[in-house]
Amino acid sequence: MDALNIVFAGTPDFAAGHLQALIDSRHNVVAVYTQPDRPAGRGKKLQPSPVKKLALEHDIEVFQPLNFKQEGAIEALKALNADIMIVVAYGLLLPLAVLETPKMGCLNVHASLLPRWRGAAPIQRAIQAGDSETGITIMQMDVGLDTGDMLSKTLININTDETGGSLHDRLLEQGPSALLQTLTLLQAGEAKAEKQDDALANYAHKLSKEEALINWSLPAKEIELNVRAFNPFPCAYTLLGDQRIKVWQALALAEPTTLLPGTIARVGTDGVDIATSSGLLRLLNVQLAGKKAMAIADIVNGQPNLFQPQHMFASQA
RNA sequence: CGCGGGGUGGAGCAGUCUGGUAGCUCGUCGGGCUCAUAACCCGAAGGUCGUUGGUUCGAAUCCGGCCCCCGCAA
Repeated sequence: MDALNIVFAGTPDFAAGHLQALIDSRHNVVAVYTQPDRPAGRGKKLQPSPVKKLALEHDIEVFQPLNFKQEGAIEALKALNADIMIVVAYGLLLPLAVLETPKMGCLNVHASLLPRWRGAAPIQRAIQAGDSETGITIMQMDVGLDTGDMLSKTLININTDETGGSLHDRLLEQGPSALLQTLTLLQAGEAKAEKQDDALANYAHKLSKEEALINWSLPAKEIELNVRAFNPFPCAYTLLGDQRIKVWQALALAEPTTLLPGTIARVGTDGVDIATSSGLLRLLNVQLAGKKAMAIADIVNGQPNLFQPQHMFASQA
């Protein structure tokens, strides 16, 4: 079967994983689109996206338009004369003119079972909502936001200790092979398109740092889901006095409590239990400003005065 | 030059301001107690104090260079 000339569009690690698979495949990646370099990290120097880094390592031409309304952007894409464009977490909505440019249109790899969790953060929102399964959907893009006809779906279970990071990694094991299979089916003319049922759709809004501040007035189970969904980014955190404490791992306990939400109920080397509106949340692994993440036992051993029963975590700055 | 915290036995910390025999809570190893134990008691091993120059009679501690880790911000 012929090799396709592919234009790839994507930005973060999840996209880079798919780009790598395409580079390793029989197809040709003729160019890559990714978000412009942004100031990031300490020293706020301009940082290339993971996709750009990978593309440069393989001497693939990189385009970084702010958007496709920019003068010459469509013409530049046309000039690449691609068979197909593959989009994975690119971060830009593509206008019709772009979608129609490649001969076979644009394909998108999305990390959820559409139409559930359309949008920016499908992996984390699925965990946060307590879903028991999610997956990878590959669709033929149209002008809507993740509304295209579906060509392939891969299911994956969400484990009870799943984190945003672990689920991201597991989905990344599935996405690339599903993508390559779909390409093969398309070339063979055997791909079947299924319309999305808009009635079942919901949206996975972008993750913000504000929502990562733990609200102790929620039930313990919900807080645990947030902690897991937001690990490793933006990472749930709470406030103890003027200290900011990231919570990497926590477990909801069914044990009831009458303490005010946010109150430290118990301190031990096996965990620090915090009162919520319903049940206790056991902190297992946290990170203090300037420190690395560490098990609660390490903090209790090394800084026995940091956590004391009856002290309270704040839900607001 | 974005702001800031930190690198001390295997882990987490104190000691640095006010230089002068390296300490704490754990872990590990050995022994004891116990029907037994993750519990308790006794004992032991284990550290060129990130690195490199300098000041000093003497530096973990004061001064300079370098390396590394991390929080905020983006």
